[in-house]
Amino acid sequence: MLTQAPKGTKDVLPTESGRWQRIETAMREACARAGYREVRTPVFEHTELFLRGVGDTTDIVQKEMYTFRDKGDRSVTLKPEGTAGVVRMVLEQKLYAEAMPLKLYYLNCPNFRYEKPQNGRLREFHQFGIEAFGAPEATVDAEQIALAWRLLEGLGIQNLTLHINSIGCPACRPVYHEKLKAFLGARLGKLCGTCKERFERNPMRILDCKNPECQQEIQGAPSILDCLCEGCQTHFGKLQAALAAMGIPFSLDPSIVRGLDYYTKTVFEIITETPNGPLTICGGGRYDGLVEQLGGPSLPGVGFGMGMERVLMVMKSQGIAPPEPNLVDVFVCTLGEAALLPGLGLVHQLRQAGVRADSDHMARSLKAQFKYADKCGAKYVAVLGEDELKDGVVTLRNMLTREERKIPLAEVAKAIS
RNA sequence: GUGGGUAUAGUUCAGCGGUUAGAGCGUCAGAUUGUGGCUCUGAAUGUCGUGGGUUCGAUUCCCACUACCCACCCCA
Repeated sequence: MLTQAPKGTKDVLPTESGRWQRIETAMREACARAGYREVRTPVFEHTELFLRGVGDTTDIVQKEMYTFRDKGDRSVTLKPEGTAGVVRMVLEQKLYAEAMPLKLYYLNCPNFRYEKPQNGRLREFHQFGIEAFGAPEATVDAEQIALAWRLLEGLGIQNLTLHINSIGCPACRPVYHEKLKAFLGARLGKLCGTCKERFERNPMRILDCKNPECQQEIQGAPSILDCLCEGCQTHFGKLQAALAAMGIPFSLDPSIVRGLDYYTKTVFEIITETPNGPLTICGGGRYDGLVEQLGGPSLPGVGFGMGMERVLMVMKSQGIAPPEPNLVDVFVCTLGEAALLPGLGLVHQLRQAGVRADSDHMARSLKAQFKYADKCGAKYVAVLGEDELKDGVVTLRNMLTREERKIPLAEVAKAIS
């Protein structure tokens, strides 16, 4: 127990951190190119924020949150998703007074959900996400989708599909709900237990049910797309036109409903194939009512979340190679007691000069030191033994060409550049 | 929350109701007393997940617990 990480958590090992850094760099660069700036919000927030923000009928809030009382008897919750915290920050810091649209991103943001872990699902997982506030236009939605799409594509991920849908707004969704309930009402008896519960509170989620019997009953259900009000219809049309203009392939998927209450109009998911079936690696949409609902001004917003672990998992399963380790440029081999400190001095001097340098601290055999240097991907090995010490030089070996030269101690950095 | 599977060396996995539990890879060392990758030789490392039961005897069979994996649910 003591030596075991808590259920649903994962260590990032030294052999894996290179992969993380690679996708982090790609994400930062994609955001920088599109004018998004990084923000960081606390790991926990007042529980109330998620009850109101994420929605208290959602599974996330009802059964998955890490909620506890702190020593001051405040109810706090480890954030289960990224958007609510960012919206809170925008309100508290009055960022809505800045130039619009306000474009923000977060990276490696830890999220917590108390679920049963399985393939691609952890209790602590990390998200990359972006949010844009203040612009109601569908081109912003499209821009974000394009950012996510090109990012994943750029990482070399294959088999991506983009599914988009519109779930309407407070004006047209109730109309659709009534139509849907009229349709489902007659079949209520045949639906599964969860769907029966959803019927009153959130009938659209029934469309998302994976139960084959429910799927059977859902056949022929009215589509939200036929019930959109004029505004939502226009918005959805513009989204599609904008995606087409950017060359992003998409498919309309009325079953994309999303499990968070705050979405309006655009919802989307980017799905990839894994050996275990399809997996959503990015999901998001528009939330025009959320800021106001949390007590702020009427401020439209749109964003997505991308699961970092899922991106890495998919890359690994698709055989996308990790970056080369290549830990050192020069490895300094010392021979004998007398060479130890001069060797350490040389390593230090090289590091000061910006060279990645390392040496053996254990006075091991030259052979062992060479082997270690090789494992570290050293391009050069500098040997410092009795003979070299006498002349104030090192024997510098190019590990690729096996060529060796005597180089004065002070000129090693120059010799390898 | 529901259902299925697994747990043996650092790791991937064999194995068997009976003396001293094995292999590949990795690690370390030697062959080469100052030179890496390849090869050969050798060495170290295990409360056989934890607790109970059956048995003369359990790592092996049974039960519980825990963890991991997988599916449902849900989602990133």
